[in-house]
Amino acid sequence: MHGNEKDCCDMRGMLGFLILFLLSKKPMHGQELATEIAKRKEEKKLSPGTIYPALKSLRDMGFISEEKEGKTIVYSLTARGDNALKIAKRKFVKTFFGVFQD
Amino acid sequence: MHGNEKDCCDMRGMLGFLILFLLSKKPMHGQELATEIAKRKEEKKLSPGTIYPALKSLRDMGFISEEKEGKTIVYSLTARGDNALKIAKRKFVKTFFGVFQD
DNA sequence: ATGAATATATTGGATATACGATATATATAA
DNA sequence: TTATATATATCGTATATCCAATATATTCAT
Repeated sequence: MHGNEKDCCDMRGMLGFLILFLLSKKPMHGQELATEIAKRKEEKKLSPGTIYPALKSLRDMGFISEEKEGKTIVYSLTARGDNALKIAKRKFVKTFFGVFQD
Repeated sequence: MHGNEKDCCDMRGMLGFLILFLLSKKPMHGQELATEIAKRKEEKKLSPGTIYPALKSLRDMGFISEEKEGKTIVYSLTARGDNALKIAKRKFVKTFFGVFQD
């Protein structure tokens, strides 16, 4: 914990979840994801050292698949990934129940 | 990341946020918090080595205050803590916008 | 007063997220 | 073809969350 009001939570450990969620909306490539996440978190764009290892990890677990498209690699959720997201989402919603009211 | 579907996210870094949120609903003591969080996460109760350092950290930042009540110490949000929660909540909601639909 | 149960607290360590720096590859422009 | 820009990838490291084990304190029952 850092001691500054903005970051009483740094969302460590939520990156994989967030990526799965975003890919469930729309297949994207790495930089697109980094940009979208930065916008949501109102922070500067995720560095390559953050986004690519995260993608690699999700790929190794079979949660996402990649398809080369010219210069970029487009990632999509696999069936396994979709299932993992569903489970994680249920848990997430239950854990933070009430945070979204008022 | 662990490789198991339940834990594509481990919510590291969200503990402080969750504690602030729960205390904003109702002042509680340490064990009460540990129990409530376990129930929400559907996991076993947080160990003392998790909950007390987290409380100490929030206290050091001036986000919570304590009041001894018999055997227990009841924690409440301070004005500073309430403000920190408000800011963190805004960011949290924006980051995870859409996760709660459908 | 003694013992059991519960709450609080600290310490050491495993874990893995995330970043900065750096390297490589591909595509488009000139 | 050469240069530039962009995307992907890896490595080393700082960070700090979280847990297990352990210690201390307080209350309540007997």
